Amino acid sequence: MGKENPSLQDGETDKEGSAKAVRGPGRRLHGAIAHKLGMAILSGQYQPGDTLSGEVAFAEELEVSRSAYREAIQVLTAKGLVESRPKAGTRVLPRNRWNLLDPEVLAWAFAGEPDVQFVRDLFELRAIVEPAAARLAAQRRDKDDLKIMKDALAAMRRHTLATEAGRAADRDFHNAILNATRNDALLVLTASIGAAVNWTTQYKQRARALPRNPIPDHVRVYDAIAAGDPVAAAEAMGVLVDLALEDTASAMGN
Amino acid sequence: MGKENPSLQDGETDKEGSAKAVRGPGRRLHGAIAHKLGMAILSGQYQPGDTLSGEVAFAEELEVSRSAYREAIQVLTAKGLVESRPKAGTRVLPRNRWNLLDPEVLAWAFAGEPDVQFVRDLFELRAIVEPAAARLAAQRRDKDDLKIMKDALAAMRRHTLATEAGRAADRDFHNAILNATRNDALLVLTASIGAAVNWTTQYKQRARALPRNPIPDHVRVYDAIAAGDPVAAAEAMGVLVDLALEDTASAMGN
DNA sequence: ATCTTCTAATTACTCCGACATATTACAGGA
DNA sequence: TCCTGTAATATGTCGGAGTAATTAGAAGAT
Repeated sequence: MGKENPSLQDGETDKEGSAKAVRGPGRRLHGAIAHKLGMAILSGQYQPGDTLSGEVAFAEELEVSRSAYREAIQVLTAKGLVESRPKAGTRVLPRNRWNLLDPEVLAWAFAGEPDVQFVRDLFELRAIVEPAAARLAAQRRDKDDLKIMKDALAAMRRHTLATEAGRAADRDFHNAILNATRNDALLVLTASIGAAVNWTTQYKQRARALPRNPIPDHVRVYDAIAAGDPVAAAEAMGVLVDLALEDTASAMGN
Repeated sequence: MGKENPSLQDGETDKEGSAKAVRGPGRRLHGAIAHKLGMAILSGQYQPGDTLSGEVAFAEELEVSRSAYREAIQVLTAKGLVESRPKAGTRVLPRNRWNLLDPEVLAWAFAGEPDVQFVRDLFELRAIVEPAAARLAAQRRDKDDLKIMKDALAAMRRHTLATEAGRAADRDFHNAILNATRNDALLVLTASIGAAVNWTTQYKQRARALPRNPIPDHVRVYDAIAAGDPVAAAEAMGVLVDLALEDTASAMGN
């Protein structure tokens, strides 16, 4: 099973010079348009209620065909960002209609300067969900789950979190916990949020030293899950989330 | 292989009658295709890894233009259900790539016979999130929030939950709680799940009597939030979720 | 003879632009 | 104030050219 991240790894901060959306490798043209528009909406460049320029005009402005533009609009519509009706044009929907937990929307939100309030909301949600996930994992894990966690933990120790391999091991560890909950809804929710949030911390983190060694805290989570102790697992995971929050908060200069 | 009726209109009317009653967003053609395919995938009619018939063949089979089919595929792609690559065709992605929390995907999942395990997962998630939401609401609500909740409660009492007006009031009540959390991520998550799940209960519920009068339990939640008591609010909401779970479980014959 | 590697053709998606249709916001008249 | 007509705009359709990836076949090496 390829557990590949959605490709949120081309920091294409295309200047306003060319209206063309840069199309990365493997990214389709309409995907690039959707990416561009999605980021513009998420970054607050369009206010809810704003109506985008007409279809033909916009497509011409972006130097693409109407088909590509329309397919991009379909993507945004599917994610609840816009709605288009004849004569009225394509309007940006109010924020509460947005599909904020969609992985791509999350990626767009974090691509620019993420809204501080929104990051706070997400961490609040993580603080609610992830300890509960650890609790369930402690009750339901089997030997295979524990082995995967243990291996990931060892890999985290070998490489540090400063390396990509180390961060991959970190993801594997958390994914193993989510898998052990035997709850798909929980899995997709936490995985989406985690991917987006960790991406920012990684992005901002380059120059800064890690606040403290996170390995012992991970070990505590593992031990509690291995021991089948739900309460301790939840508590240990809560510490981990708090740690990530501090980390991100300081990275965002708050 | 027979010709199929292209009009797969279901009685979808707007869910929030609050705003200026936008006459049902007359489902577009590609929307109908996406609906049809999405339901087929969610109902397990296509296994992950299955490759759909070619674009031209499928579009011809459905008696629609390739453009309409393609835009439908874009919607499904945006929701992580399928992936299409040149030469390889359009393949159904593994379940863990699906955007299970997308409102439309949830609706598709519940349109047919919803998977029992998935329903269980969703209720587990609700049992985690909703009490926490009530807790936050108890800490952050202001007078306006309380007034909206109180009015909704009164409306619930006036009409019963057997009427559409009563269920609308129920939704208003829960939405007011979510608004009071001041957390958009929490709001969209819970609203999506709640809408899908409550829709099924409503669907299955017609002939069956309600297991017990739910009003007092709602009042308990309101009182705790009004009193600013986070712990009591969380506990009372937990009771409400359990009640909904029993309700749904018995409706699904479990 | 079997395996490996490279090339080429097939195939299906991707993008395009033009045309026809349906819907609706808006304005002007009853 | 209400109604009705019109223009503006999105939606649906079509066929074709372009592009990329899989597959199969050919050539070479062991």
